[in-house]
Amino acid sequence: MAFTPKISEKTWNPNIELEILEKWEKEEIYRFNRRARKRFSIDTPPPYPSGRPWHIGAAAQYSQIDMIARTARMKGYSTLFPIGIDRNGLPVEIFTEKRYGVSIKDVSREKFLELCSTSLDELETEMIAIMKRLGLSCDFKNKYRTDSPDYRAMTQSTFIKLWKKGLVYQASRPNNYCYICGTTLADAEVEYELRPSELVYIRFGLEDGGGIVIATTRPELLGACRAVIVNPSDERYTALHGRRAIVPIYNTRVPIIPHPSARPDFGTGAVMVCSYGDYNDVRLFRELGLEESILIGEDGRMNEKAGALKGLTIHEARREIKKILENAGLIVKVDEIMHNTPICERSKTPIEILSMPEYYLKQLEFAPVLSKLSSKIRFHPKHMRQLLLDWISSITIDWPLSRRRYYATEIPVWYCRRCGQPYIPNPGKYYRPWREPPPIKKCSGCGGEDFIGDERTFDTWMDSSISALYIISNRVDGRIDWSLYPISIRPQGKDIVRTWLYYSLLRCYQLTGKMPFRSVWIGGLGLDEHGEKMSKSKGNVIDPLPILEKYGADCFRFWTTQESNLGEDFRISESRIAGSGKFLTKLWNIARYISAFPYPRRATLTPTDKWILSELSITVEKCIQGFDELNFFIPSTTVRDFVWNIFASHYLEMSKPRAYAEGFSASEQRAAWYTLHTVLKTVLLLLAPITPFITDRIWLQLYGRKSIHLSHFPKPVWSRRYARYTKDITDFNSKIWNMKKSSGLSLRDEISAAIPPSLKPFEKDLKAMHRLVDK
RNA sequence: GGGCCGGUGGUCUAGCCUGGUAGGACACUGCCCUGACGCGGCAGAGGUCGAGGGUUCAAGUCCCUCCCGGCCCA
Repeated sequence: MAFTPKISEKTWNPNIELEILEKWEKEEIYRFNRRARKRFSIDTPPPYPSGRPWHIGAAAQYSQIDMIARTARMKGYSTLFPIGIDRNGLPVEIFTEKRYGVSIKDVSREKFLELCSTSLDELETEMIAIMKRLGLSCDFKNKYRTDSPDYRAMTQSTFIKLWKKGLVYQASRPNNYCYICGTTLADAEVEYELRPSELVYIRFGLEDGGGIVIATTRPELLGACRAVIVNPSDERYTALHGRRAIVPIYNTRVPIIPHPSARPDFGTGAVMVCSYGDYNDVRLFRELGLEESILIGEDGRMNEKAGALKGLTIHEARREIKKILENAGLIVKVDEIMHNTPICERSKTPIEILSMPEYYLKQLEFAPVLSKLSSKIRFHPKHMRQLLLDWISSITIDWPLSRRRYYATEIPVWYCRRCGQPYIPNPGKYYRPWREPPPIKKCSGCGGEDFIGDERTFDTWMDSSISALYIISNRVDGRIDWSLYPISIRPQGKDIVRTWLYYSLLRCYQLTGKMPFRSVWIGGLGLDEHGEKMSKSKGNVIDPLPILEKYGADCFRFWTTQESNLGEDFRISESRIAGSGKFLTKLWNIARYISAFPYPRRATLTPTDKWILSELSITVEKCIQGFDELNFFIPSTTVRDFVWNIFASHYLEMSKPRAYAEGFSASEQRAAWYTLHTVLKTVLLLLAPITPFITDRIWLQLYGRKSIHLSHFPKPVWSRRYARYTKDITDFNSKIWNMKKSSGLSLRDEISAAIPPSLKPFEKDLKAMHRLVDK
């Protein structure tokens, strides 16, 4: 009897993936059934198309998020797996200005928004193409955009609701300001970087004679100095407590106050307090009740209060004031130091602290309840919860919501021109106050009939923080399907725990009184092959598209699961991606071999069959545990090890003579066939969420008319009794292989060797496999 | 200064919770047409498990101190 494999190709060809993709799309196998009894929902991160190419680490992360969806389906859940694109925000404005060589200052707001939208469309198209090529099983047909009128209407509606609840207020208070971006920033948008700075020692006079030397990195703010502080325990200055110092150049008189935040070991131990050099200044102004004086304008230049420095940039002003002081002989010395500088996460410009009227959302009072409720959310992996808790406990100010930007959701507020009374419209529509008429005719306060719309926009996290509500709402009427709330899982990167995750919890809690997620899954960051963050400026970015074309999505997906444990950062290198693809070839060829044999419905198993099935049970159980934890590293490495190092190397070889019925009965042969197919079929099911293409291809050729992705996970139903033989079997096989090798025999040659008594049950297979002859 | 994560052969990583011969992958060396796979098979070389101390019959694993790297916060 000749056996020809049903699978003829010798290697897995990744181009077949394109065919398979079409088939999946046509058959709509991933459709979500709202009425299913078991439902699972995923708040997929809407990626931001900030430029080309899409980050390969993001592609890896979305592959894993897809595995979450596929895992849920294989556990029998109908799965809501939406996909959206986050399109609001500053980066596209910068991209557009560069790309079209325009500035928002010289084109109309309408025109500028249109150009931004066009840029986004292009970037989005490429991103979606990559997602599809990865085999993501999300609902592309219902793709959403955070800049669509219905999404923005929802953002505005939620704002209006919170306004009515009294959670929004307007206040003018010191805030992070980036004069390059021209906008106020939330704490979450500020980064810290160690930068070189000059610590300038300046001599101040004292009202009643004598002097004191203070050290500062911000000499240009001298004119805003309202106090000098010294540490109460610093004996050098005890005599000066309560006396007044004279600020040089500006000649203002300021008190010398003992305060614990002055560090005796920094500079001279005497610090000038000015509005505002850093957050400690803000705190001190509030605490000491000092009157602020802001010297820096919104354009990043010194204003008239800065006197001689007026009109200069901060940089120029710093140089200029040093010169002036120098000439006056007031500089004692200048130290070069490294200073941890707060910078804008987008423009990398040092943050200035200015006072401007902004809208705030109350968040400080929610910190305790958010911390408490966060402990009920299941985190994958567990330790990531701490990241969130740390952030919640470190928040010091309410959330400034308003931004002076353009491509974002408008703040839906109009003001009476006469008395300034604010008016908000009814929720439900998308409003653009900068170009639309107000929602009222007459001011109820002063009777004025002239109104002006707010020109500002929201922080973009206002939009993305309600994705959990948007994905379960009806696009037409905005009605939310509360039976799907909370969402089963929020998957995301660990870099946006303090933003997307935190803001989502805050906002959804404020709106619903409940946490929006049952669980949170945090993936690690994709770094370059040396372990450094990928960035365009470093030039170490890898374009995912050529990789996918060359190796295929399954190879890429399998690699992501092999590379690191859940939550760990992973390094990306093409050679390692290529290397992990070898497993697919191995799997393909195992399937090719097995495909030559029929799959009998039942069989009388031999000990060898029972042994591999014992190992299979163990493998299944380990994998299912890994899938339960949504840690794909576990099933991936477990299956790989089992398939390659046990099933292929040992069982396949042990059962070969039997599968070909050389010296074996028909029943024994059938048992081998049955076992080979059972193992392969089970392995395919375990790999299906990870490598959906190759598994579906083999499945359809051998086992089913319907896609493997409509099947469920296998159960470890086989007795594990025989697993205790594994070590003896593999050791024995290695021993014989070694003996043949060292005596120059081919593996096909006969050899005389005794089978250890412990392996008696496997004697017949082992003898045939190694061609053992009795001594 | 604080938090989290990590430090295991040249490279990447498992094992650490629940102590008991350090496992795998890539790269390297040698051999092999072996009934699916040379993108293969078999064999092999290569490790003071960051450092020091402690607990223990026994520590990569538990405890303490320190050092280094990454990320986040102040």
